[in-house]
Amino acid sequence: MAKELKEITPRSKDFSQWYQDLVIKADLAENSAVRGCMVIKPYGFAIWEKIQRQLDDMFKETGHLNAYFPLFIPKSYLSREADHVEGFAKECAVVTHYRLKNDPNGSGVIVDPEAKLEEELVVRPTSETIIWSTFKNWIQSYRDLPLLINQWANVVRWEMRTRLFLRTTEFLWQEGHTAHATKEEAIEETERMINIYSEFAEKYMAMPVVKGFKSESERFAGAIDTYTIEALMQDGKALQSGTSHFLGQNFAKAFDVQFADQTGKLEYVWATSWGVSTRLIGALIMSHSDDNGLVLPPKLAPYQVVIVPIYRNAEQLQLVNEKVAGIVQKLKALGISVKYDNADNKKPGWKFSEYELKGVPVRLAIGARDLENNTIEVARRDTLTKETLSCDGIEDHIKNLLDEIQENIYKKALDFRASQTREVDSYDDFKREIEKGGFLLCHWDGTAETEELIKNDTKATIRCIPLEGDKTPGKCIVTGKPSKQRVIFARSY
RNA sequence: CGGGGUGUAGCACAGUCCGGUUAGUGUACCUGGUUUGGGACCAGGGGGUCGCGAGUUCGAAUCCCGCCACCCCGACCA
Repeated sequence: MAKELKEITPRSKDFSQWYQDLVIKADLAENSAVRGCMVIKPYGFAIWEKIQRQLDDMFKETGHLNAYFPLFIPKSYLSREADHVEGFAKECAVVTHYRLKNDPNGSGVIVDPEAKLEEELVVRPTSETIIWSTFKNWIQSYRDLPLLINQWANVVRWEMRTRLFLRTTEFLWQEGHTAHATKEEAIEETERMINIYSEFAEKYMAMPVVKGFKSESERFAGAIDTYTIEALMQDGKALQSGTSHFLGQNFAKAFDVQFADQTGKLEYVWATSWGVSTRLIGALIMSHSDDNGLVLPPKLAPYQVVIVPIYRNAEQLQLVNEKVAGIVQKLKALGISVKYDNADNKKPGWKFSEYELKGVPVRLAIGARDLENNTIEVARRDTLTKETLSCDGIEDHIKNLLDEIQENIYKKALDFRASQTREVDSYDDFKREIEKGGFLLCHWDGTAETEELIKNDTKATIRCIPLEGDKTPGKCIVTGKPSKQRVIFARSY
């Protein structure tokens, strides 16, 4: 069962146990009674809200509007786009009835066989089909384009195997769906959104990612091209953290969405879709955390600073309260979120451990000794170091410290990735190196057959064909056929 | 869906092989007191259809049969 966090290290074989343990102990989420679903607890949800708010701002800055579409999709919609149905058919929850009744043979309720739906409803695994059937009514002319819509929603995918945050039956996400007059404009949009994801991952989550194309076999069902951001977790496995799809005219044709151009000629629109999910919370946890618990980047921490008072009696607490009130006010004036935990029912030592486990970036402790000297103890989560500083100008120091922590954990993750990324030029080396985890940069002949062979031999897949970096051609490590550039192989979640 | 494992107090577990007092331990919870600069201590207290169903037996957490749920490892995937 769940071992103590300290017994397992993040990079050990028991990573999966460590991860699950951390999620539960840090009060982020727990397994629900419903198969493969999770309950996101308030602290975990607060992180999600920070993610949502930031992404939403970035979407709005680029002209996207939020809307909402139905949870249920008529079964026939899914079959309109051939690749799409093939990709999702195996994991759909289906509603077949709309009423229950008392079991005539005993206690409890049964599904009323009389209440069978004429057409079954699928609980959305993604919303392309219902949205495109709606877009058909919204688009007539080039003046209606581009149509830039985003929705924050839940989706359901009946996966065989689930894991908290990384792959749950139901998950929360945002899905953007856009329609454009030209192919060029749609591709530009697809790239704009993968760039936003990448910027968000690196600047806010402090998680370095590689931008690239998915190979044909890893591509989204129904897409012409899938762009992805790939991150490396501390156990050496890759995690697909966000995708942006260029859908061509596939959905426009399947749902008959045409517009009249400037000359009055009817054309099919060009589409994109893109999404990130609560999986990002899993990515955050697995990128930075250590054996003492979560390590949250200041930009996404529900509170950036926690203050713990140390006192022996009510009078002392009163004095500390007064001192802290001034500090809290100054910190808030600088836009720093602070929690002052002067709850009398927990000891300071308990609070220290608790906030460490929860990943609060900066902890301040203040007691009678500090009041005399006008000092305060400042502890940082990323390095687990602490120092005693003067209260004068402490707010500026903390503001800088938060920036420093944000930068430091990004750099740590970047260094780790660099140490786990290497070029491999023979298949024998590949088989040996893949066991150690990390990203392997290899030449590949571009065929699905070779990719499949490697996957069957080693469980490694092509995470992406990087957009940036070295583009030197070479020879495929398996077949020796020509390769345009190195691609990233890794084992993944 | 295949292989393995586990279901006993809010949580983590012992007890099951070899049936027999009132089902136990840690932790959490409640009361009182002493504590409070890294998960405090003492004393007292509450909390259980032993996963569900059927059977064997004078007697079942324990044995037999059936079912269910969850976890881990695969196949599948954001």
